[in-house]
Amino acid sequence: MAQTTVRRLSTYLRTLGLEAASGTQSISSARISAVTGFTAAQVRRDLANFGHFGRRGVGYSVDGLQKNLRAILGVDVGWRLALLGVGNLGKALLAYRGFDQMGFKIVAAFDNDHRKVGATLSGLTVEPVSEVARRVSELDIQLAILATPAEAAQEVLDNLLAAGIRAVLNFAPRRLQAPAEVEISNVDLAIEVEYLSYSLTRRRLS
Amino acid sequence: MAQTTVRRLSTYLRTLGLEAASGTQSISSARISAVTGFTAAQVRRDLANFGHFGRRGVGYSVDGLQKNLRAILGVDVGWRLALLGVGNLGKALLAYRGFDQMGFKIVAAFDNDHRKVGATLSGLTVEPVSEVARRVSELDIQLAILATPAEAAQEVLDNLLAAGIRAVLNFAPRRLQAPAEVEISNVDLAIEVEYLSYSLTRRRLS
DNA sequence: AAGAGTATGTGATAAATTTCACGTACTCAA
DNA sequence: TTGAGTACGTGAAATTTATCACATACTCTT
Repeated sequence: MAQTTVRRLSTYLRTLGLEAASGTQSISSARISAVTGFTAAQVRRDLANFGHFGRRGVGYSVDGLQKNLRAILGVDVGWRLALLGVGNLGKALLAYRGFDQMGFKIVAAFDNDHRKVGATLSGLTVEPVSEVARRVSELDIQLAILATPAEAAQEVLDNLLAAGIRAVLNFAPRRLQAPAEVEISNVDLAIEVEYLSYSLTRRRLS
Repeated sequence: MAQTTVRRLSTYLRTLGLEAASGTQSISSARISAVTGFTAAQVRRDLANFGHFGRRGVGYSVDGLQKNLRAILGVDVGWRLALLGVGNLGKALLAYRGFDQMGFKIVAAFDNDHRKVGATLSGLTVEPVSEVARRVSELDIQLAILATPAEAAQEVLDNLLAAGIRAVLNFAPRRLQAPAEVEISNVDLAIEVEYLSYSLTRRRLS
């Protein structure tokens, strides 16, 4: 299924969490639309891609849909993550409580800088990148967060690929080379900020 | 122009920077394609949306195209940013050197937590959010980075909108309500990680 | 000066994505 | 039990986005 569809599912799942917390039992595509900003037809189409989760005339069971989306997204698998690069961003990601809440656990941290290796950050001891292959298999890590400087990113990624990692969240501002079967999500601040800059500029002109 | 197009322009601009640094004078859409992973036709179409920057049989002048893209994206305007929320992520963003390199300058930091107000971080004194309106106009701030917890995000955004801010980079994991003329770029780690989780799950099943 | 090679810009086409609009199915009240 | 109201699921249409393929235009060599 298309990337954009799956990304919307995440948004729906979050909405369901909020609705469940406020005690709602049933929810309509119209309600999800109002909260998320996507059209109701879009919501229904997205969900229908994966099954018949709703009941006509009634809506979706908040609890049931939540369970289904969690299964589709695989968020209950208990994925184990490695963090590569413990600069400012890496440290912030380690301290970030959100991953645990989502069901993802950072179980190892690596850096190439020997001054950082050995330090303890948020309960993890920083290890040298050369240890990645061994530790990934030892700790059963399936997913990596790449938070190195741009220059180091490709080389570190190559280590990860050799270690068998097939999904990477990349914060390094650089397009990475990897086989098609490896999934890489890029979080690129330059792109985001430049897009905002563009839209401010357009506004100024028109 | 479409969001996706503009985002690709950022990627092209970065590529041009690397090429310029290695002394290249001229670059073809095929070369940009090879580096960025987008098709050459896509690159040409994207650029042609904004003007005739290339020369047939020759390619694009690295320097010229760089100048044009910088103008289109408005990155030379010297945008001034406010940071809202100095938790782990906010601190990391303050310490991040990348914004300066891109030509964006964080000139003020705000937080609602009185224990954080008054502290100096990366050369900035943290101010209370109640000061936003005054400081935005005083310091001529056009763009804001929202790095508050999810619960506080909408309220802080409302402050920003009242202060005249029309472009926001949002890190809070929550869909924000704002008038259509306000541009909001969302950086949502849950969505990114859950997408990776989805793709690992799919792989496992097939 | 001519021919071979290169590479843009763009109509036309194809593919992907979104929206429309309605048949179907369920609930509830009278 | 009937009728009014609700809301999903989904073919069909519309829209958006990406790709193809080639006319055009430039460079360089001989």
